[in-house]
Amino acid sequence: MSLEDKLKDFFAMQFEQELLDEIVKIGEIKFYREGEILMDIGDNVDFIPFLLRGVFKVVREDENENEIAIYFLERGDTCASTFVNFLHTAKSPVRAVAETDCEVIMVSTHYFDKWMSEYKSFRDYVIESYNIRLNELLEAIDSMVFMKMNERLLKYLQDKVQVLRNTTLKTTHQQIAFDLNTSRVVISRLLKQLENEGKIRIGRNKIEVLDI
DNA sequence: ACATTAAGTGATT
DNA sequence: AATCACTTAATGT
Repeated sequence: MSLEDKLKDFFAMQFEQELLDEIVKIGEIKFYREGEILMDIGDNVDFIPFLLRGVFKVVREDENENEIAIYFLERGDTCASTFVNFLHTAKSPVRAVAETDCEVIMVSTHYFDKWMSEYKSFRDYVIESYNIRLNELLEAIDSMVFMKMNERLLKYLQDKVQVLRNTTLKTTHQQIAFDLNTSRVVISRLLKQLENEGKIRIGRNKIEVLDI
């Protein structure tokens, strides 16, 4: 599939033909393997990533390396905080790590201004993107503040199943514990509980989610 | 066979 | 829900 087709297929927003042409001409395709970092906390951001294929996990971390997964990015998404960074020339407040192998098209922030004023579809896309991220952020706050760990865990598993489009997750209890910023022991016990409730099935390095 | 890593468990706070 | 201390199970070399 050509790059242009991918852009058309995966991005909900209908970009104008001229904008598509520019993205195709200027953009640089990059591939990330599972586990690789697209952008780390503190990095200067001078590009806008458009996600063509794969899933990124966006993670926040404090100075003691306590981390918490905030949300996942799917194809058609972009890292909205990139826009903030661009406008204020700041450093990335989050880390984006490839959850699967990914294909991304990078565009220098240099073109951002121009596209914002020239293309309505781009403006809409940016605003829409901001909106979605904001909502996901609120959801993340809600789940952290109001939900108990067992509910958070189930939500985490279901979210992951949804973005990965695969009901069998390949992960470890420890990794989940990192993402939810809790301990492995707690996750192991809660997973066992979910299994007893018939909502999941546990295997080594693998969890099958039955209750979607 | 041995070391390493993942997961399970009881007790305590 | 977190932590500790320990066991058991699976996997790699």
